[in-house]
Parts: sequence; structure tokens; C-alpha cells
Amino acid sequence: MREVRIRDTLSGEPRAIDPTEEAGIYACGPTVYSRIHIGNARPYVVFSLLARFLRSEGYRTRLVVNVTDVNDKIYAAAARAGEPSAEFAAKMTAAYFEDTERLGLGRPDAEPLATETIAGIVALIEDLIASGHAYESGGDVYFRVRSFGAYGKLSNRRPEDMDQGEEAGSASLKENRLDFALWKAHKEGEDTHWDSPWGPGRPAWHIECSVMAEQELGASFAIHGGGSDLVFPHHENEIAQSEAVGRPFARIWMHNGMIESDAAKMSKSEGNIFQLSEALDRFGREAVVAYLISGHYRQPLAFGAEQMEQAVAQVERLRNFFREHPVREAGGVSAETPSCCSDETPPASRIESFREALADDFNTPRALAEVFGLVAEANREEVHGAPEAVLAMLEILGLSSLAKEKVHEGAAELKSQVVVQAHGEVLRPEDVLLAEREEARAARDFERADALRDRLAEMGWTVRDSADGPKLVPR
RNA sequence: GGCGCCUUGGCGGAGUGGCUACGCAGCGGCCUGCAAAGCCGUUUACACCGGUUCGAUUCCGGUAGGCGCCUCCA
Repeated sequence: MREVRIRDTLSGEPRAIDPTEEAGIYACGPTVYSRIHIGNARPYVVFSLLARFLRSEGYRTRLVVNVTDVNDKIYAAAARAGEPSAEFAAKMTAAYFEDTERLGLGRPDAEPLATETIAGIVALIEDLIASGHAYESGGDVYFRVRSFGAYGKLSNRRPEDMDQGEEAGSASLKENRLDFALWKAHKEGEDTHWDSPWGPGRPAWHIECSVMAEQELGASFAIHGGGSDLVFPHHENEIAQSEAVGRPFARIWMHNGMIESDAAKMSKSEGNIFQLSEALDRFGREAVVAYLISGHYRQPLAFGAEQMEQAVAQVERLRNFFREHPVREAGGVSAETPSCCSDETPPASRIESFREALADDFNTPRALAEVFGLVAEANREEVHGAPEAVLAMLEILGLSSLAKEKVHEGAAELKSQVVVQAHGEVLRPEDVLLAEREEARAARDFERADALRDRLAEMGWTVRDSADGPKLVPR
């Protein structure tokens, strides 16, 4: 187990994850008012892989990613769709599960819903009111920002410095314009609501995370994460809600940068979004994952057709490597070092550098460079244990499927369509064509051989001639 | 206006006080019947101006430009 350091937003410094305690990670998930885009997928991938890495290092790890399924935007979107909001939210939650499932990184250990946390939310608000940090006003409940001296510590801003512009609405129920809502009274047209000590209503935005994090991970936990756009006000307010009543909160704050499209943050309001499901359809899960880890998690990452094509090519290079260098030993996440090799061998030192890069503020591009470094080395000349080592590294990055030949989409169909019997053997049509091409090549009838290769290409196969004979590779 | 981040070769993107990141693309070559894959080579990368230093892309100061948050947002 090595020391894993993460840059903490609050202190601005790298902080080691305490190996003696459970590494509880709470990452803010989506508000489900539409299907998620690539930008929303970044934290999902980053925190899933971080959890995977920590486990492989021997940390006791628990990853929690919430779903916020009650919110103003959900009411609005449901109304537009002409559906009850609860039904709409459930549908969008299912779509979110489905989309992220396709990333092939498994599920978080817990995925709590805001709507199933109402009791805890009400209890926390009651505590806040009892301790003077919150107040009821016209059925709403607000957090009294001035009662919490540390307010602003995460986003490094002082309440008095904050924009003094006037509120949009005239009749505010707040004591102070900086105060934020914990509970909102039921309004006309909001069809999902709960009873509370302050009348019917529903939780405001930030409170659910304070409660879900504590319910799932306890009062103090290792890492609280999310997109950098959540630093203020979301995470700042979470700190206020939890710490005002003396509940210690996250020890490390970890924020990922934004995906940028056309040099601007990808966001639903900008309209420059690219849906995750579409990216998965078009480029495949490996390319999407490879793309998302191609930059350091804290930096913004450019998105575009060219970037995705690069990721596709990158992933194809890894597939080609495994085609030429099949894995012999069973590898796995826990494979520290392939048993075959001493510490000084290239595979072992690559794995070491790879893990060191991830331990150093989860530097995935540096880790990826180690993978490609070993691939290039082993492509040059046979390196004992290289395929196993590459696989072990890719396992941690969620890309181990690259070691297996991708299932050719047309193959199953073709197979069922035509089965050719030859010498009692069952041959696939493409195998027959390939054999015919070999005959043509032997007869130096290259025109015919090339025609057969074209035919195979139409069927979705690339032919690769090698010293061991021709190979069929799915395109 | 406040707070923070960034500016690296055609593109994406790491990193370092003096040593090839890595990937993609281009060009030339090897291999090949031709391809594909792979390999080798290749286009003197660090926004600009000062300073510190034996030496700065890498530290300090400034200039210009870009981005994020300050309102919903991963």
C-alpha cells in the first residue's frame, strides 16, 4: 500500500488519504432532469477509477454517488414533458443508470436518492433550527449564513465580498440575501412534496448531500468530490450545513475540471452538449473512458470530434498490442507484479511508475504514458511479462476489455446465416474467403486476392498478413 | 469588480531548474506482392517582457490573452 495524495481544494495542498481508516468517497452525482452528457460522465469515471485504484492498493474503500431527483428543474422538465415529476425523475434516473452502466466500470457501492432521504433531511434541518443556524420563514427554511463564521472557506471568498447586487424577486423571505434555502414550501404546480414541521414542501438543493454523505459514510469521511462548478455554492453550503451543527465533514475536497466544447464549458445551458449515450454509440466505451482520463482530472479537457478520434486510435493501438501479444497469465487488479518478473524488469518498473503516477494526485495521463511506454517497448522486441503487465495496468483504468477481441457486430448474424461445411468442419464464411485468398496469393493471382480482401472488408474484417499467416481482425 | 485556474511542437495533453513524456496526425524509410499492424527517423514546443541563477519552459514580478465560479450546472 503506497501513500496516495490528492490535492485538496480547501487547503490547496496535497493531502494523503489515511490508510488506517475507510477511504469513504462521496461524489456528487447528477440532478436528473435530462440525460447526462460527457461532462457529467467525467466525475463518474474519475471517482470510479480512483476507488478502483485505492482498492488495488489495499485501501478499504467505499464509493457513494448520489442522485438528486427532486429539484426545480425536474418540476419544469416534467411539466414540459407532460408527466408527473416523480415519474419523470424515475425515468431519468433509470436512463442515468443505463448510460453509466455502459461505461463498464461497475456501480458505486451506494447510490442514494434525495427522495429517499427526506427523513434525514428534515432531522438535520431541525437540528440547524434548534442551534440557531436556520430559521423558518413563510414555510421555507433558510440557513443563516452569518451564523457560521467559516462560511466561504472552501471557495475562498468572504461573505462581505460577495456580489451585492439586488435580489431578482422583490419580497424575499430571507433575513439576509446570502442565506440559502434548506427547505422550500410547496408551490402551485409542484406535484411532488412531503409533509414537514414547516408544512408541505421539499428539500432545497444542497441539504440532501450533507445528509446522504453522512448516512452512507459517517460524520467524517476521506474525500468529497464533484465538478469544480460545485465548489460554490453547493459544497460551500454543504460544509456550512454539516459543520454548523458540529458534524465534521469531508477531510479532502477533490474537484474535477470541466469538459470544454468550443472553448467553453460544456453545459446544458450553453447548449454545447454531447450526450454520453451518443458518445458510447459512436466511439465505444473504451474510447470514451480513454478520452476522459487523457487529461489530468483537475484540468479542463477539450472535447471535439478530433479528440474522440484520437481516443479511438489510441484504444485501437492497445487492442493491436494484445492481438500480437496475447496474455498468458491471469492478470487482475491485485496483480502487483507478474510473478514471472523480478523488480528490475521493464514490466515491473512500469507498473511501479504507473501506480506512483496515480498515487500522485491521480495523474492518469502520466499513468497512461507508462502503459504506452511498455507497449512500445514490447512491440519492439518481446518483453517477458509485458502483456500481463499492460493488462494489469489497464485493469485499474477500466480498460482491460481491450485485451479481448471485440465482438464483431456482424459476426453472429453472418454465422447464423451461412454455415459452410468443409471436411466436416464448421467454417465461418469469412474463414472460407480467407482461405480462398490464400490460395489466390499462393498462385500469385493478386487481383483475385485483393478482391477477396475487399469482400472481407465489406463484411467488416481487416486482413493482416504476418509470418504466422493471415489474421482476421474486426474493423 | 471579487476569488481561482490556465497559456507547452499541426492537434490533445503530462512534466521538469540542466536529461526522449505519452497519444493522434503529417512526412521519409524498413517490413510487405500490395495493404494492414509494427518498427526507425523526422518537423530545433514551452505566450510576451524583465528578474533570480553557472543555467529557466520549470522559480519571482509584470504584460497580453483565455477559462471557471460569484445565478442553475459534473
